[in-house]
Amino acid sequence: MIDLHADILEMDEHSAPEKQRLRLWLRLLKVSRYIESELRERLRKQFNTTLPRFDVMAALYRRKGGLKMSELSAALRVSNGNVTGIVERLVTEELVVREPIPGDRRAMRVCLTEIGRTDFAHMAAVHQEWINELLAGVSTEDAELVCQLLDSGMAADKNRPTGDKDD
Amino acid sequence: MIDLHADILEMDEHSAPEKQRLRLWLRLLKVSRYIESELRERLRKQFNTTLPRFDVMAALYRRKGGLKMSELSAALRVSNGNVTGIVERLVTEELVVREPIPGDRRAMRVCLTEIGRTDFAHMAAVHQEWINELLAGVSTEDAELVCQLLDSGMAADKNRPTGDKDD
DNA sequence: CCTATATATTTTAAGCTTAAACTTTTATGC
DNA sequence: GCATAAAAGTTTAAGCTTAAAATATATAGG
Repeated sequence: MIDLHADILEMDEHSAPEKQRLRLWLRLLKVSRYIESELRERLRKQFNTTLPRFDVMAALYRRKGGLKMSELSAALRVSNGNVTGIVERLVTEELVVREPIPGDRRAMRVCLTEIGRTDFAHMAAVHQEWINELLAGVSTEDAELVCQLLDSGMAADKNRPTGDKDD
Repeated sequence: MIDLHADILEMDEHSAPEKQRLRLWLRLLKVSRYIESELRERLRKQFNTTLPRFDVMAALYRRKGGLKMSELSAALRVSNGNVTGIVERLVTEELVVREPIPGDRRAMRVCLTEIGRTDFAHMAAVHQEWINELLAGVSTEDAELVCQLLDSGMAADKNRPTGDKDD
């Protein structure tokens, strides 16, 4: 008869593991939503672009050979149809090109244009400064520590056997 | 769209503070996106609902008196127009009611219906189990520690003086 | 009272996102 | 060769999200 109704009540420092993990989740959600919304707003105002476009360009940036549509959606872990739309808009902005692949008439290869590469390199540098600013309250040591704790904590989940070292 | 820029910038264990914070950000993003997508999928399959609807119901659940539309959008930190649409759908599902406020003909008060309260209580319990499962790799102590580190690190940013624990 | 401003909410336009259905092309089994 | 399955992409329908514009009401100042 101790703490039945515990979940309706306030969670304190000594609550059960489920409560503590729920707290952690709410905290993670809050921080990431805050940073994400800052990034979206800054990308929009300063570069007239969006986070999804930025993400697609980032994925293409380090594979100079380009990526197939399906490789792109796998790399970003979003649906195929999603990438179709984003790439379409990037094509009209001439930041990206989509060309057929010789051996396979189903597939398309997507690459950054020269303008796309230049634009992205610039944005990526500024982006890193933004993150540094937004997380300035976290010391380098703490950042390292949190990375490790989350890393080990999530390692068991849905491991994607992509083998990509850049995950 | 997780970890894209990871190796644009060759980060190693001993990199500069900006790199370490970028690493932290990419890690936070990855974890929260993973959990969020799990939650979305489970909410859809098991309760035929969505995360935004769940969030709205959660906000209403602990204020039995209900909330004005603007209070709701402030609590969830989303735009006004956003809440309009979600509440509309919840109304058609009869999980929520929207009634005029006596003194002010501009404002509306939103409340959970009886069905809404019952449904949400059930979902919330399952939701907590899901979080506990998804974060099972993180010990209670580590969860506590990460909460603290992120809390102090973000305290300076856009502080909302709401004092709400469930922000 | 009248005008200006602020507040509460909805509407609109554009884009993101997914699951599911669909089209086309390639690979496989007999 | 032919049927069938698998793979690559696109399309579609539904919903989420935001910023900006629009609507309606409330509040203040003169």
